[in-house]
Amino acid sequence: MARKQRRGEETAERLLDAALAVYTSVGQPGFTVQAVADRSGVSLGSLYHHFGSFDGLAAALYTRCMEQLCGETNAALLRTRTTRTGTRAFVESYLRFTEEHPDVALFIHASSHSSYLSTHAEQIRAAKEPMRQALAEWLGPRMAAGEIAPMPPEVIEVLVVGPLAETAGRWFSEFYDIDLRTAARVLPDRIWRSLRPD
Amino acid sequence: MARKQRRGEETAERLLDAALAVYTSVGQPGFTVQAVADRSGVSLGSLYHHFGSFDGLAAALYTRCMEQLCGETNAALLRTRTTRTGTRAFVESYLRFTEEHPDVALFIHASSHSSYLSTHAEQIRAAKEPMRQALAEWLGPRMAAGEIAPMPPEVIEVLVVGPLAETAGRWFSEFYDIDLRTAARVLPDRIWRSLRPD
DNA sequence: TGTACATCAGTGAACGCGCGTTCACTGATGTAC
DNA sequence: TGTACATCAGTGAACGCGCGTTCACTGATGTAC
Repeated sequence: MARKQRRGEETAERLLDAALAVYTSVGQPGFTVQAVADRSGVSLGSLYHHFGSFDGLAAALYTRCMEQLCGETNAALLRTRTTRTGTRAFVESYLRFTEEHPDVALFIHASSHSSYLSTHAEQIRAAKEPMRQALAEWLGPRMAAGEIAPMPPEVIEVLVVGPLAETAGRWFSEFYDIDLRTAARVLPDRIWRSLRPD
Repeated sequence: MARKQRRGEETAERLLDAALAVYTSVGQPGFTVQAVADRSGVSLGSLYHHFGSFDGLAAALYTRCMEQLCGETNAALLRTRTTRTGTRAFVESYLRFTEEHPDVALFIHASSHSSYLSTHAEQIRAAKEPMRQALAEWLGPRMAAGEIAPMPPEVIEVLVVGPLAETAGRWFSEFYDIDLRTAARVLPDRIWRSLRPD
């Protein structure tokens, strides 16, 4: 999917914007090539020229959404000095992002078991690598310095991201009733307590 | 979908078993009425007689899976005496269930943004009610007694279930590499620390 | 206890819709000389 | 600076496949008298 003209870049962005808008307004069942093409005003052929397949478009949208969210949370980490304030800032920025960009956050969450994640696994893995790297660079020295209780980094991630993802998931779900502001007030401290050394 | 003969009951179970088997072996994209009917040896017409629609069957399967998981975790809660050991037992039983019944756990996780959850919302809500009730009865007195740090019950749930669901989700995902045994060793204590009062 | 009858359970060929995808084509853009 | 040409970008009608669903029907089960 070479893209060598500015015109093409803009068309691709238009398609991604339209795809997110379609997903937001009609959800998974209405998320079809036709709907995205119609909404964007771009032809089907052009969509295929840029993304190769509908799964390809969805994977590209997922990547873009993921980069937005991780961009926010990583920036929050770097604005702080201590491990404690960094963790709290991460938590707060995740929840703030969810509230400010519910469409983006929903697409990320709803994608977790979609076919395009596996059909475009390599592309997505490559896009995630720098974000994972940035997180590792922040975490590594702090773990080494004993500022976090000793445990594997995957478990640390799960302790932080788990409650956040679950909160967002339930906020989107019709089966639960959770308030993001309440969560943002309580979770930063509680999550930090699950990480801190004695 | 009235079911008034034992024969019918057995057929419905056969269909649910087949549906789970199909989902496990070919995943979301291969999860179709035809595949389920073929695998079960039951006719399409009979499937529709019992479940009304394919979404109906999926919703019934989701309910059955959910009841299995919650049955385990609630039983674990009731086998213990203190708030701390109860929380730890909940965490351990959730992860044990995931390892012992990966097919059931995967179907639950993958269903979270599926259409059948909303098309059959009332039925699912009704099935979840007793489990929610049981949890509330365990939690209520312990919160009142100050054995858990003061915060809304939804946030407590999210602090416990969040890391568990995220662990399971990553274990199923090809993008992460997390070990369930490691999680089961570390998480009980860490999650309890996020709940306990000072 | 036997029989008639209503209802439940099960069958499978057929249908139609909507989905992702293709393709032969035209138009726009950038570049080499 | 102008022109020729290769490549990129964009079009939209058409296609075929596979999906969920229907329906007219037969067979099994339970029940009332």
